Amino acid sequence: MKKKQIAFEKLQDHYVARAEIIKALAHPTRLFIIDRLSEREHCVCELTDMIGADTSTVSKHLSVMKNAGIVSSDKRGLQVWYSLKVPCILNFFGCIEETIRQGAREHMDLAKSGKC
Amino acid sequence: MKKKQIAFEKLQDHYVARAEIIKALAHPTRLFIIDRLSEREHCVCELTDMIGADTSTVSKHLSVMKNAGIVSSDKRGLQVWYSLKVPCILNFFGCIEETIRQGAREHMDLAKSGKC
DNA sequence: TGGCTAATTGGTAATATAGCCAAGTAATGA
DNA sequence: TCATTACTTGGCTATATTACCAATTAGCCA
Repeated sequence: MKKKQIAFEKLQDHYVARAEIIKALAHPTRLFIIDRLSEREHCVCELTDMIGADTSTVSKHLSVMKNAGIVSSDKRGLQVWYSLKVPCILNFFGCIEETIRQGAREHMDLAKSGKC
Repeated sequence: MKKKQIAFEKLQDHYVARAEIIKALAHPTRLFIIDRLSEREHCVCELTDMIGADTSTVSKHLSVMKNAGIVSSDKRGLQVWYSLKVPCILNFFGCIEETIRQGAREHMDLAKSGKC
């Protein structure tokens, strides 16, 4: 078991790198932004209007995702246009949806069986 | 723009639900656990040995993932055996790896061009 | 140049997360 | 029944994240 622990330590860096990217996805507003960027690029002002938060808040969400390599930005005139750099992330959402549905189903089963 | 903001509010709950699941993935130790559970079920004691943290810490990581519907548990005798409930999550990791590689590549390009 | 708009950055307070230790629960078997 | 093992839960501190406001930067054009 000492051996296995060393195995974890060796892999640790890699899991940290993975977790960094996943953390950059783990916020409702950022998921909303990703969905919007999956359709077309948007400037910060458009996203800010849709979300209804402070510009600085939206800008910071975008910079978190940019640092993680999920989106890229392009300054054109006064505006900065963001686009989705890694569309394969969208495939993942299908799996998340499945997990949500599964959870809802089980919750209903529990309710039916009178356990909650 | 008011219209769009309302659209976000309506979807908000759904994005919160998605984010909950993704948050449950967003930790190096939990990613390690998912990889181990993708091979076979494990009891808490096995995972604790591999990870080298306190049992309570590992137990809490598992309960975060269980609440999110990612893993399921089965108590048999003294031990509790955990297994991966949503294997489709593994597909996602390919996309994360691609993002990591892409990031590394760009970093190298920057270094070559003398910009860092 | 000066004023305007779009976006980013710094500061700060509120909240959430992670880890360990200690205490509690549950199954087993002497 | 009592001790042991496996796990969970509560309590606590340290750290990270989020959101807003204020200040700053950058591009545009009169």
